[in-house]
Amino acid sequence: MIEYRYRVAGTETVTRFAESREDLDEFAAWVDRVRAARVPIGADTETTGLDWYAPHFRVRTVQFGTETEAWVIPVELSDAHMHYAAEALRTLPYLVFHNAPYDGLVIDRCVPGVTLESLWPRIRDTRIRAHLVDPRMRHEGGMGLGLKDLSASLIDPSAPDTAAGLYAEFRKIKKTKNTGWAAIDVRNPLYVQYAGLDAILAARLEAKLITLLRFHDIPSTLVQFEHRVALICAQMMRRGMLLDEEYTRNLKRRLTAETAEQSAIAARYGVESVNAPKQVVEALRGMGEVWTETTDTGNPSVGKDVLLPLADLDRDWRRIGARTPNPLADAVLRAKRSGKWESAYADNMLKGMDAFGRIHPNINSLQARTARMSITGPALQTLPSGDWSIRRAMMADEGHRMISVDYAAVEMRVLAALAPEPVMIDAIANGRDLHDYTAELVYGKGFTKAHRKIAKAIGFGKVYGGGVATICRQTGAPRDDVANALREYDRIYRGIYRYSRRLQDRARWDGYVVRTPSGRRLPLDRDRVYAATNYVVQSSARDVLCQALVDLDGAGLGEHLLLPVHDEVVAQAPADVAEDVAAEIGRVMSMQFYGVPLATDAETGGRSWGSLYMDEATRRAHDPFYLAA
DNA sequence: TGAGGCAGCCAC
DNA sequence: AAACGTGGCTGCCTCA
Repeated sequence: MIEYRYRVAGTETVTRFAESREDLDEFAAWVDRVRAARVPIGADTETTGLDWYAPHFRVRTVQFGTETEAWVIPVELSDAHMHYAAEALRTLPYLVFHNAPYDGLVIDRCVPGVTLESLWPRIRDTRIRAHLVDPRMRHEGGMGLGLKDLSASLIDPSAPDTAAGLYAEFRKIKKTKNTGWAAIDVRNPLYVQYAGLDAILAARLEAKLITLLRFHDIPSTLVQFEHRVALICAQMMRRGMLLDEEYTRNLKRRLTAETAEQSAIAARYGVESVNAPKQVVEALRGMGEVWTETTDTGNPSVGKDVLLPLADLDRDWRRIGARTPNPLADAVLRAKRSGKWESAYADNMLKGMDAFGRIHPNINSLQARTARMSITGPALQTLPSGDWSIRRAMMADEGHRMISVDYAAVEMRVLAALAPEPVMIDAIANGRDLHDYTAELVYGKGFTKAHRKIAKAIGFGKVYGGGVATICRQTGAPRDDVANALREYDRIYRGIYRYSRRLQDRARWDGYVVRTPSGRRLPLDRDRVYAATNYVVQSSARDVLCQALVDLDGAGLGEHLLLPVHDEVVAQAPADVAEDVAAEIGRVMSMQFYGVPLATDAETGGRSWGSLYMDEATRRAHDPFYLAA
């Protein structure tokens, strides 16, 4: 048996590489011992890449470890090796993974007889626990959320970055950080040692984090809730979403052509790369254009805010008619947009396809400082919504229709409930449109569209922490008008004003941390205490959506779920029952939050996600379900 | 080659 | 007194 010894935080550890039949039997005996002792066992997998859904993806090793000893099982070597690892995964009662959804999906796909669902009741996730202790990255003053950062923060500052440490090893065999994982010899000493170390670190983190959770008084119900949410999200990842491959290839071609065409126009004005701000600035200046906007570092800005007016276009890219459009500004805008849509959306969708034409974006159920979720690879929560062409690429399954259910003004309602703000709560209870209602209270019954716009901007400002200047910039209204309206707003909605003040005052006395009703602690930056309201509101709205996911799953609707998008659930159902399922999802999601009703809007589209963003005529021309009907 | 900052833009 | 929040992703550019 090959053994590697290594010191972690001053104590000796040993990592064993189980290759022979005798090694494996010794491993099985070890599993029996630790199972009986019911100690937490850190676990991890090494794989050929991160794309667990890809056709040629393989798991290479499975590792298990206590705080001092680890076993690396090279499951790629034989069915017997796989069998021993599977047996351990099937029977150990207390497994600790760092980012369990990933390893859970790897095991679900690659280890015979072990499913995500069978594993989950016995899994604890150190990433979840760490986020609940402190959600901040290292550079924000937190412990970080990765295994490396957490180990450095909580266990041993000199613990190696095991992934980074292997890159040099990869280079020796002429591979890169991406291709090395599949190519490196499974017996490579550094590879084995680091594989074992990750399991040991996970086991040690578990112990540290349990103490910290208790120290910070984080409710165990919240910890369990997050594990449940993570499973539901992992199940959505496993299900994935069907891609209309032919449509997407055509879309990509269209975008490539558009990018080339517009770039060629830009090149005629001396701009070789439309993505190089310096070139664009120089060329526009040469054409006699003058503007004052600058970036944070003081350089001239050539973002949309500058280019659209120069091209005589409004925010919806419609002609204003105020000036002669600058052809370079127009070309740069179009080339950048099509280029970005091509690479970030169309390309990434095609690249992420599995053998069945589905894509499996990574849903991080616990991501932002506020615990908001994110979706990556591709970033499906950022697909353009003003233009349906990108979302059209994503499809419900054969014979299914797409469903979207979202909450109505959830952040405003959460804020009203938490404050509590009786005037606003009353308006919500009476089914009033909140921005109309506010405009009416501020400006009287005869309020104009411009008045409503200001009222709406102030509402967002309250949720985001924006002030007079921001609201002026957004609405184009005069400073005095906005300042007056803000004062009125604070007078009318006294509860919100007081709540915001109270949160900030308390945070200053309480270590610059605010708590959400769910018991989550949200650290504040000392120079941005005003963000307290936004943090609590955003985080609570996130908790509402996650509660909805749990409720939907509990109501037997889990199989329909495709994606969570902040205040919205995207789902699918067989065409003949789709409307009913949508209504049922809406009913389950509707809930009371501190006595305030959170209402939902349920929509049923056609086959494509994009159909939910089309009008009737467009649906009939561009969505397969309506085309067939 | 890779990392990281910057600028820009997509969403809620 | 005033303070716009949370993410992902791409391309350019500089630096090691």
